[in-house]
Amino acid sequence: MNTRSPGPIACRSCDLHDVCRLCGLIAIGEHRTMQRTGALRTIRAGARLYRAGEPAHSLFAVRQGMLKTVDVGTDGEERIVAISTPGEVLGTEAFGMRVYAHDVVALQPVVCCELPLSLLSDQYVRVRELAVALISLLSRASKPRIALARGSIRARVGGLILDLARRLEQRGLDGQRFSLGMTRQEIANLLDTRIETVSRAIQKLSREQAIDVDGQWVTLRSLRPAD
Amino acid sequence: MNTRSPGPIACRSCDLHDVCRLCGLIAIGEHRTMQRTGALRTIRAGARLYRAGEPAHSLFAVRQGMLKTVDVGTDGEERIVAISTPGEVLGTEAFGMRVYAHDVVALQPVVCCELPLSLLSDQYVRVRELAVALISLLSRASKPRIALARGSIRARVGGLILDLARRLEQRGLDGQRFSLGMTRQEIANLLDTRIETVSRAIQKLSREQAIDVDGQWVTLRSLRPAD
DNA sequence: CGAAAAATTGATCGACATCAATCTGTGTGG
DNA sequence: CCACACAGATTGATGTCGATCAATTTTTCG
Repeated sequence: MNTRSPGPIACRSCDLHDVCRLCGLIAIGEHRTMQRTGALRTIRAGARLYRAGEPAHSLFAVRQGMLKTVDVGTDGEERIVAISTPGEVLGTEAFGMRVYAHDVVALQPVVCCELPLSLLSDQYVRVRELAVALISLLSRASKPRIALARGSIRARVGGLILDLARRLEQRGLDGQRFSLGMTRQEIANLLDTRIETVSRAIQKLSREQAIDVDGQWVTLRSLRPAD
Repeated sequence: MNTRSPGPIACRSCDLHDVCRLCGLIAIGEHRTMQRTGALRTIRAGARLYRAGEPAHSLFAVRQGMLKTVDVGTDGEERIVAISTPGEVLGTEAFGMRVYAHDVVALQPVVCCELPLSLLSDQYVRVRELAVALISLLSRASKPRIALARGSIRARVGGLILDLARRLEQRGLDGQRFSLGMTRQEIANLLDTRIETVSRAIQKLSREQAIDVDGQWVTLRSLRPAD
């Protein structure tokens, strides 16, 4: 099975693009493609990008692959709070908290850009436009995410697939055919249900021709919102 | 029944405090209480503070009372996404989006402070400390909220009550005895369940001495997290 | 190939949804 | 003040979707 992770994406379709550019991390020429000078970081599948409570030192932008944001309760049980796709930014809570709020783990081989908070903080007090860009970024990140763990299981699984499709498409990736990037167990955790239930729901969508399924790979057929 | 809404709170325990102060909207004297010069706004129960898609012109800080943030789906059905308590800020998505992302409706008589975006934008590019405060505010707002609509109904209702108690206490209000401020129907909507189920869950907690209940009024007894 | 992890499938059970009736409190007009 | 209407809340009976338990099958990977 093809296990390639989605991406890499172009800098111009990244949420951190303006901030990076104004930090001088990428230079854009009219007649040539962009040039990166920022710090790239690669993470293997299953490895942790950062940990809840750990002193925050950087923002991260996902260039390739997907990650899960995990909330570990007082009792040690893990709940997947969100999935990050290429072009999205992780660690935005760092400015206010000084520590990361969650564990973030790569679902696949991931490549991301690391933007040190010290660099940002130094520059945004001098570069007016950078402050504007940073405020815009954080403002957009403060919008509550779509609640996937609501309604019937059918609605949750369908909603997750459509949400991923929309987000991938937004970044110029293939939103018609893509890998969920998660085990059934992880999907079940994210959607607050059980692995067997996820399996059956996906089979059902497949039987109804709403999607085609091959392991973690999904092809959209007739799946529509509010199905 | 006593239907007073929680608050008012002191400016110093408001999330917007630093931002307001640096905007010159409040002046703090050593030997006297703070003095407000910002714009207050009162909203009667059931009235809308703002609407999804409407051009955003202000941030709001809740001084007294509670509000619900409502997501209206494409099919017109309403889902309550969050509850705001005194001291919290609404409209933080406005910097990035230029329009509000949700409907926000007062659950009770509400008093809030209105902070025009134009004033903020004018000043943060000149006042370095204001940009810092604003970035800190938005950063904290970007942390995902606790998912209340997960787990058993018992866990959801208990989680909601404990969450409200914690947030009220954080602002110097009474977290031991307070009004839920919502009808059973609104609680059901927020927790993704049905009104009868909410009613039964609350009765059960009451019978088990975890809480005392009188209509919307709740007194905490032995209710603990992860119950 | 063989072992371990992931996924599927089936049978049964239970928590919550649904439908329906009743109760409680609150405001209104006679 | 009382009768009434209405919304909110509770209570009961029954149905159903998803949880749980258990057994295989499929995939992954050393």
